[in-house]
Amino acid sequence: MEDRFEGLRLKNQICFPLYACSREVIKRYRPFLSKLDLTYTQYIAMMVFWEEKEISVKELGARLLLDSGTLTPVLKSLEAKGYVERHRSTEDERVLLVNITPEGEALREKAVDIPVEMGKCSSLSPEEAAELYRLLYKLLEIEQ
Amino acid sequence: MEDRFEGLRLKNQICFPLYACSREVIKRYRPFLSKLDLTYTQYIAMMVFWEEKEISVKELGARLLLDSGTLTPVLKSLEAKGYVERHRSTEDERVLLVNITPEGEALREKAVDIPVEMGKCSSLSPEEAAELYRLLYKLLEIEQ
DNA sequence: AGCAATTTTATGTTGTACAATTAAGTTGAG
DNA sequence: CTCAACTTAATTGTACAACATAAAATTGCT
Repeated sequence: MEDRFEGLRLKNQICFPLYACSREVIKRYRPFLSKLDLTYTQYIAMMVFWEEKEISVKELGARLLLDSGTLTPVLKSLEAKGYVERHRSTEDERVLLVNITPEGEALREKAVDIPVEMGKCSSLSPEEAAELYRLLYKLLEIEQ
Repeated sequence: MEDRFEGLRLKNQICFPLYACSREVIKRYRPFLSKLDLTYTQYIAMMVFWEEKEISVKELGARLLLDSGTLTPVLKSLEAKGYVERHRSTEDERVLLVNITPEGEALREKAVDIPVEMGKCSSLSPEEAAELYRLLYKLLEIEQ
């Protein structure tokens, strides 16, 4: 192995465990989420609706760091399941407002145990999880 | 906000920044990788070939934590670009061996600057990056 | 008022991931 | 020893997510 290729080794990349962890954690959610007939992306969108009640696609995208090309099919799917409603703003027809329905609110009761269950299967101590959280948000910071 | 819903808030999830960071970092690679006509997944596969020269799909999957259903199209694409060759093992016809070509080796020269460039746009100190690396691998540990 | 620039969402296409399937090899009962 | 059952490895088909681009509405400049 020549020195100048050292940087190209998989074990020297931070991106790789990041990518792998992200997929692994989402995979761990799947059995719980499939009971609710939600994908992971739909789940994090619902988390926002449980807090916000009504929000535009643009704002939702800012919260989730997802663009409208990703969110449009997610929101259509959630609407088809009856958890949200989509309607144009009367003040600005470009803006699509999405609000949670009573069915969407009810789903919150079914989801409340998921974070508890997920917490059980982490190999990190609470301190390590907190540090990981801090580092991830710091890494996100400059990437607006 | 009722207390029992606290766990469902987006800001209390570790999965969310993990997912967001993974996508953001891959997005940062894109301009560099598109010059080489590689996707991120193809890139990390090439990293393994630069180290291993020949490897089975199964072994590659173990290295990348990806299953064969994901790898098959990636490897076909790399073969179409001329960077690898795919052939069945004569000892066990179930096994597909993949080896790097001279073109694949040559690509390494073009890729050598990518880790350097990516390192420049991290908001983490070297110590923080090392700690993040450690925590991510620890999180991966129990998820065999 | 009219048009260019900007903002916001949707569409089309590609790539990745999972579930189910196919094909090959191995094991073990008779 | 043979064949059925099981295991292993990769591929196919399908669904979801992400990017690049397009379309629609608004804003602001002249």
